[in-house]
Amino acid sequence: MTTSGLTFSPEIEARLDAAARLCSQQGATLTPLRREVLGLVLASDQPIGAYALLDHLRRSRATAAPPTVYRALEFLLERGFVHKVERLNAFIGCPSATDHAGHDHPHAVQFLICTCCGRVTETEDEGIASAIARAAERAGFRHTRATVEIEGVCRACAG
Amino acid sequence: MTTSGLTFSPEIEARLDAAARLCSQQGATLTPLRREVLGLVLASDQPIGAYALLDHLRRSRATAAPPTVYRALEFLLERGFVHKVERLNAFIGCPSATDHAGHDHPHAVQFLICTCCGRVTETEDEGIASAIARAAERAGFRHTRATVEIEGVCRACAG
DNA sequence: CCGAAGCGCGTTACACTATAACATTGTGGA
DNA sequence: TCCACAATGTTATAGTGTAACGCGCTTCGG
Repeated sequence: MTTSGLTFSPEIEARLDAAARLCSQQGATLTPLRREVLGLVLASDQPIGAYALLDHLRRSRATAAPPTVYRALEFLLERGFVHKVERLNAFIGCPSATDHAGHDHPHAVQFLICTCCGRVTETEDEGIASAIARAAERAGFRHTRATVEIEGVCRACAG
Repeated sequence: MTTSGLTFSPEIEARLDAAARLCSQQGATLTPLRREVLGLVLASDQPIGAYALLDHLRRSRATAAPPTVYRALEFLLERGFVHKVERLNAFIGCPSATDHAGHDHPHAVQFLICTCCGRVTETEDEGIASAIARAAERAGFRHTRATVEIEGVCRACAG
């Protein structure tokens, strides 16, 4: 094994390639480090914390430190490739960011956090988004973004 | 000064008294420590962090440590006297908890976070709550509570 | 060719947030 | 009296996040 970095499943590699294309369209670079961090987030079926990412990262980059992963995450967050789940202090990959290219305005997203299995799914519910917009306007509040994190039990766990 | 603890404004003292009454109705006790922590949260015009609370607390209780304030906050959170703003890792007093007594089911609340002045106001918007309930049901998700934190610029800051 | 400027990352150190675990105190009841 | 429990004290540590400085590399104008 002389390859640099990790290799992920074909599905994830395809999404990483798509992310790389989006980056270069924007004049940014999905460097090997950023690609690896994004791959690790995508490969996790649950939200993953920064220090868990760091542990994984160190398998291929022994000297990685907190700023290593936080800087990569900052880059990925800015571009919408990953999201942060505030209640969990953890990160998830954004399914839509690499699917349909370059939706410029950051769609309002919501998270469904299953307290049973720990998985988090993302939705883009227009009803919630517009209800928030109306409530903000009614309060004279010029809103820029909203964090919506819904806790409960997912369909699979509820049986 | 031989009084124990701090003293707050008459408005806040009145709310503290109301909270104490609610506690005793529930068989709980708003101890001097808990009362003081709640008073400090209510006296802050912005969300206040646990360690800022700890600093204030130490003026009257020199030996206070992190668990001191976190345990008081846990008690106050459980009863809805304070809320945590996840994006800020900080706490705010709940205006409605001490106003109208004993609404048993925890109303869905939302926060409007002004990125300009740092103040956070609380709303109880039925439109947002029902939109969340609909979206969750559509996803087969049995939701128990939702965190809604809306960032933007408040009316006062926007001018 | 040279030097400045900017990006990406390494590296060290530290700040901030939160909890575990055990000890102590006081109160009320069997 | 002894026990049980609630509340807090106390010590230590875990978990999350950032500041600050330096270095190598590329690019680009002079």
